[in-house]
Amino acid sequence: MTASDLRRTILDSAVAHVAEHGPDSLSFRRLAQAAGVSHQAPYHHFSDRRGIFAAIGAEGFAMLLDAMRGALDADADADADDPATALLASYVEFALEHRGHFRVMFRPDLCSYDESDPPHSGGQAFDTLVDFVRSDLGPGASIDDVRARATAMWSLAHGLATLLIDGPLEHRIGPVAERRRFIRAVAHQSGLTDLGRPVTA
Amino acid sequence: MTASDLRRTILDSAVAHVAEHGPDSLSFRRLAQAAGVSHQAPYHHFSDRRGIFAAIGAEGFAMLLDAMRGALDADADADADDPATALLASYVEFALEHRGHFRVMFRPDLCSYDESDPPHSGGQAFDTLVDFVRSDLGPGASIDDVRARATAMWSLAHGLATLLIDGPLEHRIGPVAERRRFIRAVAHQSGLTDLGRPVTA
DNA sequence: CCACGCGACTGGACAGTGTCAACTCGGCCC
DNA sequence: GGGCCGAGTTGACACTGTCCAGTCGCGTGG
Repeated sequence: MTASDLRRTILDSAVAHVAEHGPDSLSFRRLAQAAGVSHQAPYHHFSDRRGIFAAIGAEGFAMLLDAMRGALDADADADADDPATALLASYVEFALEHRGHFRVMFRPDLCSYDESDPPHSGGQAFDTLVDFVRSDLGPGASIDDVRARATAMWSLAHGLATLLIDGPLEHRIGPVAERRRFIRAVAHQSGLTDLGRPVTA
Repeated sequence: MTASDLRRTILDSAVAHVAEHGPDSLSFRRLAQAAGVSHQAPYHHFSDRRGIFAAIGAEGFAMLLDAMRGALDADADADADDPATALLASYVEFALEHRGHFRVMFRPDLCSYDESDPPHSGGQAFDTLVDFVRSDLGPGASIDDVRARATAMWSLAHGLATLLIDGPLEHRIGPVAERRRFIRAVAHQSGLTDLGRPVTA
């Protein structure tokens, strides 16, 4: 086991636990025990118990940013969604596939990311969305409309993701194919996926 | 102190703590100490630590149901929102005003409500939303459209609420008046507040 | 009147947890 | 070789949730 391999091992183990049981029951000591080291070894890689969650959150935001950019870049595909639908779906599907990360990312009591740290991937992800909305609405749109519409898109995706993961919706939608269709139906019903309606207040 | 007054005291204290510091740092023993009783007294009113969260969650869903029904009933007012906007806003404003409850309600690891218990207020709240969407879309709408649109409304409200409470949005919107306007601007940007766009797939 | 049960509550104990502190050990650079 | 530093160890401490056995007051049936 090379140096800082333990860090990766513990991180993966923590993510798996969070995905299955949630963050609260995660035990620092049990992680160490599972990795076969003493109960203090993780402290050389994470300052705190919260340090683990901070690492998971940062990793998760980086992955989310990748997923969103990938969704926007893949629009050349033949049977692709329109960009807005692709963006929304990428968010929700990322959350479903990486719920171990997602459950931590928006829990500031666990992983507090300070906004003063500009290159944070979470901010970049939101900027990606804002840029898309701005170019989608065209130059005539006011900054308030852009901001409100970007927030609406983020809210829709975020709400659907959390309701599917932790809420009472999950067991109502079946396998992956059905799930993909349901996500797109919800996005379509939201009125945020195309520009068929006026946007100025 | 009359009987089961301790229960109310502990519940209020717990809600206040959750609203300020989140659920995880809530200490059963500290609640008892703050109430001036022994560390075992709460066990006579709550089976578990999770029992407290279950009580908070159930209370919260009942309050949410009240708020949503109130929003739909108040449409006779002069300067009122349209019903869909009122419904969305009532959800978000409930979450902001009662974040101590809201933070617990959608955490099944803390407060698991089994769907087999039909009179649960959470199910009734969702049913209220579905009924509204059905009557809003009219009899021609398919059940899939109704389900998808209701989910979209719930997702938008839920996502905006959680992003405002726990996410990076809160400090960007100012006092209550501004906040009210922002919530409505976000709702308006979606196509969920009026019927100006086609709904069939 | 009195024993009885029972609900509300107390105190002690136990395992498990996060974290501080001191210590050991191997490799690396000057 | 001497010193340093990262990685890991053991030990201790306060705190937590929870199990268990009690104590106290009060209403009720004999």
